[in-house]
Amino acid sequence: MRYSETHKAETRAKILKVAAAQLRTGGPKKLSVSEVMQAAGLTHGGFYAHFKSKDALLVETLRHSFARSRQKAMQAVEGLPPLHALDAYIDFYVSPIHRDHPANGCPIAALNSDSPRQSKKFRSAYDDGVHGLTEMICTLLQAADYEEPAELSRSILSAMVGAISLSRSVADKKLSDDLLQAARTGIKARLGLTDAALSRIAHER
Amino acid sequence: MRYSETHKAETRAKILKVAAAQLRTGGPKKLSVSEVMQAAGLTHGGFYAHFKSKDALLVETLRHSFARSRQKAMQAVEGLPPLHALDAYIDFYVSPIHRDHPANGCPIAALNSDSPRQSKKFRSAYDDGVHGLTEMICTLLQAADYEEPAELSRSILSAMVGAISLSRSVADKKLSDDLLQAARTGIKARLGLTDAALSRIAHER
DNA sequence: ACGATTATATGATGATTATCATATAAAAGC
DNA sequence: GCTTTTATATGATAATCATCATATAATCGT
Repeated sequence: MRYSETHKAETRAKILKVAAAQLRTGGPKKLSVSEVMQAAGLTHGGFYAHFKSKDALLVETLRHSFARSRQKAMQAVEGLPPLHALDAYIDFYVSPIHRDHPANGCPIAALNSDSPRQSKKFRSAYDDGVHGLTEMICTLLQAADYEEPAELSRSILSAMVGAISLSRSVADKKLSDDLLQAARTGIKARLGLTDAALSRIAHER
Repeated sequence: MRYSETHKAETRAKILKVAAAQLRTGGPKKLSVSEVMQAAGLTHGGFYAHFKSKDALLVETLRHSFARSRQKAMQAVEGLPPLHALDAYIDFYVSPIHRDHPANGCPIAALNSDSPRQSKKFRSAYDDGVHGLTEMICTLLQAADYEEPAELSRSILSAMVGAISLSRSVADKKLSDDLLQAARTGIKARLGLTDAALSRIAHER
């Protein structure tokens, strides 16, 4: 069949979208080509017209997820003054919403223990994503005049990833809530992001 | 064959030991019954004389790993005064050695993104392990007279887990080193564990 | 030494899965 | 409308894997 010019591209995009959710919820090993295709409304055979292999799909899916994730983060802090942007970003990342929706959350939090078991190309895409995130956080920190923003950004990312990963990994709801909240409080404390500090800044202008 | 009384128990222990390493390096999905048995010097068929199912093995393996991990942690801080114990524990956990040897490291760091995909029993064992660790850290904090030790212990655990998981997950060695070091520095900074503070305590007595 | 016991081995089964060769059919261009 | 192109479907293959029924053989108690 000869479809409209955009048809193949649309199908491909749909496969990627479906795969992006499956990758982050079930991990690379559980993502199955047939299941992805079925969820995209197709049958398994056509898959190889779109991707060279399952691994190629994984890599593209990961890059796609990082890009989307980044977009959403930017939106969350858009237009806010530096300290508030930082505060909003932490609230955005270290939140029950993020914890409860791995399917469209940060790939790092969803896949960190899978990454070491993946292909070189996958891990390279993963590294790019981590770099991107540290740089984004670093920019926020710089704007807010923190010292050693690069090192601090790495430490913050590490703490945020730990917060989501750990709180997702426990089954007990209360324990999860406690872990998440403690982690958020801790991160903010380290940055001196108290309510007092935030409102003081707001009034200074 | 009727072996010595302890023989079956020994074999079982060997299976568990082998499985413990495979679980933490490859994750639950990659651990294969045949591979485990082969690594234990046996053939696949005999497995079910020792464990009811693969999942049963996973659960027992996880508990075993948590117990061993805990032992090692206790050893690392044994006999040290409170603040130094805390400092030593952080150095022990957030270390390149730990990062580079997932096979006998903390199960939380190795399996956090796998946990949500596992059976109820597995997750329950996992939760027990997390509880155990927070309590251990809480005890250390209490001994060193920190305020809100319970909440603080959760925040510290979260940051430590993030540090190891994230630094393991990136392929780039330098990025990994930077992430790990930044995280360790950050955690200590939050606890006021500067060299100055540590030696001051040491001299006070 | 011998028979009973039982830990481990052999081999089979069915399920799942990635991959690919080939078939089908849709629509674009003439 | 008919041919050509090509996106998707069907179906096959081979690999991996958990599970289990049955066979084998080791040694303990006698």
